[in-house]
Amino acid sequence: MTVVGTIASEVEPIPSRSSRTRRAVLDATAALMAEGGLAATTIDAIRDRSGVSKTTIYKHWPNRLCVAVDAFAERLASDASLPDTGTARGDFCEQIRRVSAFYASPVGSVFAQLLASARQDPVASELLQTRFLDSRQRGTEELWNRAVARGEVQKDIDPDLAMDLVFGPVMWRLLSGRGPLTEDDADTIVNSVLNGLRATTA
Amino acid sequence: MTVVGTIASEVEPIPSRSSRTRRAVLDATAALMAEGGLAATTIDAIRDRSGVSKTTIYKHWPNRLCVAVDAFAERLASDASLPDTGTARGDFCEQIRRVSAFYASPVGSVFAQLLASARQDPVASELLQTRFLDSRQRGTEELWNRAVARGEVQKDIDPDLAMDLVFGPVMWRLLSGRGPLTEDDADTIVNSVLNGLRATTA
DNA sequence: CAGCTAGTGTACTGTGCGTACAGTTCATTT
DNA sequence: AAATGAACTGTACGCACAGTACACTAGCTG
Repeated sequence: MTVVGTIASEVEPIPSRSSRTRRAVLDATAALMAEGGLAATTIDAIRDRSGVSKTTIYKHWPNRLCVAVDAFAERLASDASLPDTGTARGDFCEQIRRVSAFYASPVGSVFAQLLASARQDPVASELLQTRFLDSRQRGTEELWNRAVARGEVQKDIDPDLAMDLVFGPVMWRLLSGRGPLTEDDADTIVNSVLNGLRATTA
Repeated sequence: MTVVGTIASEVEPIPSRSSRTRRAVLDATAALMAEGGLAATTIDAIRDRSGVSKTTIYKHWPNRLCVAVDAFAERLASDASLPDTGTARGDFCEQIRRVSAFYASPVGSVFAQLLASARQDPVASELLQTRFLDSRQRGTEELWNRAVARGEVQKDIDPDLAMDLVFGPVMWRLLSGRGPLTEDDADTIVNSVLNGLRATTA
């Protein structure tokens, strides 16, 4: 038992030297992003905040953006729990509100910056896709699959496309800088999309 | 008649000194953005390409991003013509294809970069909104209003929201880096949204 | 304790934004 | 044609940040 021993450290495996610095960097990066956005999250700021030297940071990540994406995926985007209200309408209404609230928050605005910056960096882009977007996509598809299983919606619709129909309007609205949806708007979106994709067609 | 006299210059008003430099800068900026994206569009590159000195550029625009947004709105986003097929379905299908093609092109990818960068700059953000997004919004609302006039869709839906429903899925898909829609996807979107917002409800 | 791996600190290059300042060109007015 | 002011030029900055080089040190492991 070393000086840094805590209750947690006696239960979990002793963190290696590498993983401790890795954690310090991700913590600092997440904090900086939450406070001042991506622009404030410079490598020098991360160094000052984490106490980890620049050289070491660049031994763990190829560039600044990858540090940022990594920190975002691990620290700021943790809440992936799904609603389960019993109906597709209820699930989507709830989820759309969560999504809207998340992306309208300061942290969500960081996401927009990451998304755009990643366009210029294939490595960061890949990282954002696999570490964040994919899992979110899978989560919401779960909602869709439940609705299909209940017979609430057409089964022959591509789930990817269905999710774009539901969440696309929210995301586009947020990304284009027109603020979050009202609750009424959220309801209208879900109602009209489900109405359009309803299992019983005329 | 001066040395610079051309056929055009004898008909149109003689461009002032300021407007000539302004044009040179916007032309150069648009070309640079089209070729290498926003990252390649540095002030020094604009100076070299346009022949206008840095000092002068900063007398016309407050910062680099504003030059870029201005050039985008004036030079790269000119095509604002609307389809007119006679039906809402036809209009939206056609428009959604145009939008998808535009934003999937290199020039459209510049838009994504501008949109994200503008988040950090209120002046550029305002400029992008008023010079580009607003007019596009008004254009597509025209399509919606026609559909309302024809009795094809519910008249009590907020046109803003309706347009988010139609174009949100496309924009979100493009901005999140999952490539353009297939024609089938475009049709499915339009069909299901119109189906959901149809005038005759059950 | 020998040796390796991981981390440190400083100093450096390169790039790009935005500004200062002194001088020049152009258009207009008298 | 000379004067005047607005618009433009060129050079040289200061500053911030990305990313690298290099020589050095701490800490784990056998």
